[in-house]
Amino acid sequence: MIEKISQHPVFAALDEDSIRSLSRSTIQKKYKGGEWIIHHGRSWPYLFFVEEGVVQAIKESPEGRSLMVVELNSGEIFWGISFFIPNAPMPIALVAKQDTSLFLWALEDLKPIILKNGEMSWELTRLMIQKMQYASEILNEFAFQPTTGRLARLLLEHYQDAVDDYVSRDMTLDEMAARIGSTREMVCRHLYQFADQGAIQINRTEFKISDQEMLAELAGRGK
Amino acid sequence: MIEKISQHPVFAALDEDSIRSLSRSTIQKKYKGGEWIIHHGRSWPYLFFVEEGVVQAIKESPEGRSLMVVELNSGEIFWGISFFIPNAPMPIALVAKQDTSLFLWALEDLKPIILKNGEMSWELTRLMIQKMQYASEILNEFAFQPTTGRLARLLLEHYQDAVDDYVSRDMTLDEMAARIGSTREMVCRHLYQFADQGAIQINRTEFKISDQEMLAELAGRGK
DNA sequence: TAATGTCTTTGCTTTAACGCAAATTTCAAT
DNA sequence: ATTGAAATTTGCGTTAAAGCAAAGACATTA
Repeated sequence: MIEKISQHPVFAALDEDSIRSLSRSTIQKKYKGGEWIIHHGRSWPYLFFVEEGVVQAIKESPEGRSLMVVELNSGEIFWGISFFIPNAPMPIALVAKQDTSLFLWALEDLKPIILKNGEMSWELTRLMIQKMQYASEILNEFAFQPTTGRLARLLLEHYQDAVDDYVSRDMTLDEMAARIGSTREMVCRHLYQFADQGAIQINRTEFKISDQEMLAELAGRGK
Repeated sequence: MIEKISQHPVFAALDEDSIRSLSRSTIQKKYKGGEWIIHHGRSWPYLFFVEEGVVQAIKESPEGRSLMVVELNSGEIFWGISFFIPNAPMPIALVAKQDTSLFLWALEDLKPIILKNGEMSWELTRLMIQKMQYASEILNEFAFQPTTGRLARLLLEHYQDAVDDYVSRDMTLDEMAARIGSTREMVCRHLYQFADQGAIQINRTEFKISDQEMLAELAGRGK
């Protein structure tokens, strides 16, 4: 376990002593694919490391729409807000996308270690900044880019292997919609619109980026 | 100066030594109202404390639209991304809304102090979390709430004194539009629509919330 | 008091996005 | 091979938002 987590910059610079007490206080939890790790609105004072699997962070609207904000892969670190702010409710929900195993630490166990290790603390702050930058990008897209732009960007990001090569469509329309904050119908229409323009080729099950540049163009200015 | 900054939780728990070196490395800068502190896209490795005035953080689209994301009042702390991540470009711009005075610290001066003071580091992390929560709220609104909802919320927040009492309209339509990510025309229309529904009363120069509950309702589900 | 510029307001037009429902296809389980 | 559930695709109607342009209301300066 130590070998795994010490790969991460946040844990990299810990002294012997801290590592021991860290190990002692580690809680391992396993989740099945699709299982909720924590619902939104709850208090959840843990920091965690994804040992195996994928965790999705999801925002939910009262009316049942949902938006996938972050995907955490194995080796990544995340936290519940109330780890840092007592009793603060989660603004997002966490779901295991596949079978997933986490290492969890409770506030009271980890805080002394953080306070003692300046380097760890600094890296933790940097991690936040990175997540924040990411959040900032998402906001940018929502504020300034039409749905088409967000979709184009998603395709570029997620289907890098599909440049000039057919790959099977491994996201459902609903999943794509959840990532760009839209509906499956809209996604479908935009896809075929992209195809009409010649940026991509698509059928019911397969997909290929035929003109990466054009798609990037569509992503850039949503037009 | 020490008296001022030590009010802030981030600086509250510093030891004598650190305070001295902090003082030595403080850079004070003054800005006129409307002056740009830093443009977006630049690297700016400072952390700062608003001594006096107001700083606005603004996102800008290539096409010239802009969105006001945060307003920092005197006593608050903020930073350039490259303070934490070398050479990272600012995703937002900073502007002085009024005449403003800042205390700045450069990375190389402040980092040793942060590393040494676990408590400070922790509080800094908490500060990030708070800003992140705020960003998260904004994103929520953009993803799930129509313009009407965002506007209603803005009114409730900004015109708390206007409940059942006329106050003068101190934001232009453009300013409101920049806060909710819309246009002046839209804002104007929604305002008069709110007035028709009886939630507010409005004329060219004055404004009053006549039915706070209804406005909250409009903010809540944007309908 | 004229003139100029900044805001606000409103009418009209156009576009983007959404929702519902039906038709079609795929995939997995029996 | 059949069946049923889930996912995709398309048509069509509705609403929200944006853009353009013109008119009115103030405030400031000249």
